Amino acid sequence: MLSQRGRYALKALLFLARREPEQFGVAAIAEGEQIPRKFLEAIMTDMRKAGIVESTRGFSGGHRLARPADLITFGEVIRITDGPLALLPCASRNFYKRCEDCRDEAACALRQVMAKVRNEVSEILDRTTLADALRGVGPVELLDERVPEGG
Amino acid sequence: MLSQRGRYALKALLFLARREPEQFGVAAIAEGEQIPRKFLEAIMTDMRKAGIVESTRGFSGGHRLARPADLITFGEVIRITDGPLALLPCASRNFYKRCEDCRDEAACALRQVMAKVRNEVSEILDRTTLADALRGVGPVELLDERVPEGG
DNA sequence: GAGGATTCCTATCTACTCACTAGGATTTCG
DNA sequence: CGAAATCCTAGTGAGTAGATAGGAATCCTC
Repeated sequence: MLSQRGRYALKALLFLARREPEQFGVAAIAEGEQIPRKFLEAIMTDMRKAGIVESTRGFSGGHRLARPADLITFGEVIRITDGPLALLPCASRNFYKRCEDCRDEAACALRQVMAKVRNEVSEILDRTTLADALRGVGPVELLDERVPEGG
Repeated sequence: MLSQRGRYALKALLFLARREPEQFGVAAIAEGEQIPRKFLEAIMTDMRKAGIVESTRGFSGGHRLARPADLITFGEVIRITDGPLALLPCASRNFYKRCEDCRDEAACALRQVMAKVRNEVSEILDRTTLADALRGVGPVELLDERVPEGG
């Protein structure tokens, strides 16, 4: 699961993307997206350090996207807030780390499955931009009721 | 990322699947898969309660799969150890929960993307069984070196 | 029925992370 | 100068992860 931090980050960035290229203070975003103000402040600092947003201080300061919304992917943001997309370190590219207790990584059945998952997840999250999300993702089987199996 | 618990659980189950339908004590599995003994004991208790393994006590007791390895999926195991596969509660089927701060769930851009991810992940993990994993997953772009982008 | 090997149950511990808050320094504009 | 904003440093409380300990219950062999 994504952390609250990650979810808030994406919501805030979508807020900015929707109003591109305008600039907004943390208070405005926090109110618009129902995010605790001080927490969002910390999150926006991370986004700035990672080059996702640009900030100006002082009176009428605020944050805006550092790049057009179609050049910011979900994958990039999530890696900043939550780390690897992969389910195991040994199946990650950006955060690769071998498992201490693994005897033969190349033959590891677990790793092969997890690598497959990582590839699919990355295929979506690294290709979907903020702009895409605002346009709508296209036909997705959306889940409006609780159903047994699958989630 | 998967918890250590989840990773150990899958490793232990693959150990049993490889030697189906034999039965093994925690000590043997722990040694074979480099898992802390007492921790594995707790994990196997979860697996038993969930109906994944059957256990017999006493001298020459141990654990074995409660079903053939081709009827146990990765998804089922991971949900026991780590909860939802989905990245957001509102995009999960088995663990659905709405986001408190969400104003219009149906229109939520975030949820649509996350639902798509969940569908893909579930497509793999709920279809891949322990037996599949032992056979090898087929052609997967495996990641033997650290590469920028994608993980 | 004694003894050893095993699972099972309950309890506890330490370290860490998450989610959030507080308070104030700094910058900018009017 | 003063209001409004970001920025910085800290800290807090709750929860969880990853184990470990100790012993009760169970079962087989002899």
